[in-house]
Amino acid sequence: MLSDRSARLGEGVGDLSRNVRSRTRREILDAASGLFAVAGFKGTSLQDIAAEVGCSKATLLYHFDGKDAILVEMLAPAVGAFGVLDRQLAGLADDTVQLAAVKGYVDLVLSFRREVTVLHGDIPGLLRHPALADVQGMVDRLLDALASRSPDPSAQVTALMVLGAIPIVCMKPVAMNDDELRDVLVRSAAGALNARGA
Amino acid sequence: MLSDRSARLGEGVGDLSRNVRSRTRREILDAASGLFAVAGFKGTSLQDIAAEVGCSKATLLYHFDGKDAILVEMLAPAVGAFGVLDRQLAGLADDTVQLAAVKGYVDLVLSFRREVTVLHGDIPGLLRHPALADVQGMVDRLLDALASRSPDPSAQVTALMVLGAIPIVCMKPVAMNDDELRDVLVRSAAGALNARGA
DNA sequence: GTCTATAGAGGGATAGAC
DNA sequence: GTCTATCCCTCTATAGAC
Repeated sequence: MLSDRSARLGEGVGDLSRNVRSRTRREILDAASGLFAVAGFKGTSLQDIAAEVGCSKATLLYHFDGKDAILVEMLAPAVGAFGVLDRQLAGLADDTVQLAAVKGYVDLVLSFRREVTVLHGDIPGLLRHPALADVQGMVDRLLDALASRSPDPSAQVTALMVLGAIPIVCMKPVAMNDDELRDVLVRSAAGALNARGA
Repeated sequence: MLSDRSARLGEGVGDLSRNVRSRTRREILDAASGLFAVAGFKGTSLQDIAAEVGCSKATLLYHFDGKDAILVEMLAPAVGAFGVLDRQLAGLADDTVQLAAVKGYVDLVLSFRREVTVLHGDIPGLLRHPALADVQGMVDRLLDALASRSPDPSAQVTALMVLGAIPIVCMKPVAMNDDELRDVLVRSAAGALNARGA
C-alpha cells in the first residue's frame, strides 16, 4: 500500500473530477506538512490546518482518523522510499555498502525535504510513534551501512555524524540546484567518513 | 548574570543549608532538563516535572515565572558559553577561524549535552523563543566561521553539515570517553570541510 | 515555601443538521 | 462532504489556606 500511494504521487490530468475525496485529502496533507515543517507536529493544531485549507476541523476528521493519521499518511511515501533503500543496502557487501548508503541517503533526503524537515523537527516524539516503529530499525541499519558494518566505535560515531549532517540542509535555503547540492553532500560526507582513519 | 549563574555550577559544600530556594530551583531544573531531553519541551507538562521532583505544580510556579522561564534558565549556561565562543571567533582572522570554530563548537556541545539535546529536539519551536533571540544570530556567525567566512555556496553547505553533524552524538550513547570522542568529531568535521575542494 | 482547588484557554474528537 | 455546536480532557497559571 505504501508503493501504491507513492505511485500515485505523479498522477496526471486524467481523473481529476472523479473523486473529490482524493483532492481534498491531498490539500489537507499539503497544508499539514507545511505547518508541521515550520511549527512542528505538536506545535500545529487541527485548527491551524483547517484554517490553512479553508475548512473546518470536522472536515479534517472526516477524511482522516485523527491528527496522527494525517502525520502518518503524510510521511508514508518517504517511509516507503526509505524501506526500498533499506532493502537495497541489505543486499550489498561490506566493502561497497558505505558509498551506496551515502548516495542513497542523500537522494532520499533531497527527494523528501519536507518530510525530513518534519521528522527532524520533533525527533523525540515522532520516532516513538507506533506507525513509525520500523523507521527506527531502518535508521539503525543505515547507520551500520554508513559505518561499513564495522564495530569500531569511531566508525559508528562518524556514521552518526553523517546521519545528522544531511537533513539539516533541508532547513536553511541554499543557493544551489539539487544536482550541485547532491554532489557537495556526497563529497563532504565521504570526506568525513574517510578522515576517520587519516 | 549568565556568567554569574554558570560560575555557580561548580558550587562546593559551603553554604548548602543557607537558602533552600536555590536547592529546590536546581532540583526543578535538573528534572525539567531530563524530561525535556527525552520528550521535548512541548511534550513535557508542568505535572510531569512536578511528579519527577516530588512536589506540586504550584511549587514550580512559585520558583519560576512560568514554564518558559524554566526552559530559559535551564539553557542559560549553555547560551552564555555559546556567547563566549561567539566573541572569541569574532576576533580571529579568516584563515584561522574555521579550525577554531570546529574545536570550540565540539567542546561546547560536549560540555552541554543535555541542553543541546533539548534544543535539538524542538528546533522549530525553541529558536523562535524571544529569550533565545540572540542564539539565532550566534548560529549564523558560527556557520560563517565554519565556512572560513567564504561566500562560496559549497563552503556554506559544508558548514551547515558540520553544524548538524556534531549535536547528534548527544542523542545516542557511544562507547567512547569524551577525549576520544572530541578527537573523532574534530577530525571528521575537518575531513568534511576539506573534502569540499578535493 | 508548599499545598489543594480552581479558573480559563485550547486541544482533539464526536453528534447531528444540512 | 461539509458545517456548527458541543463534549471532555489536558494544559498553564492563579488564589488562598496552611
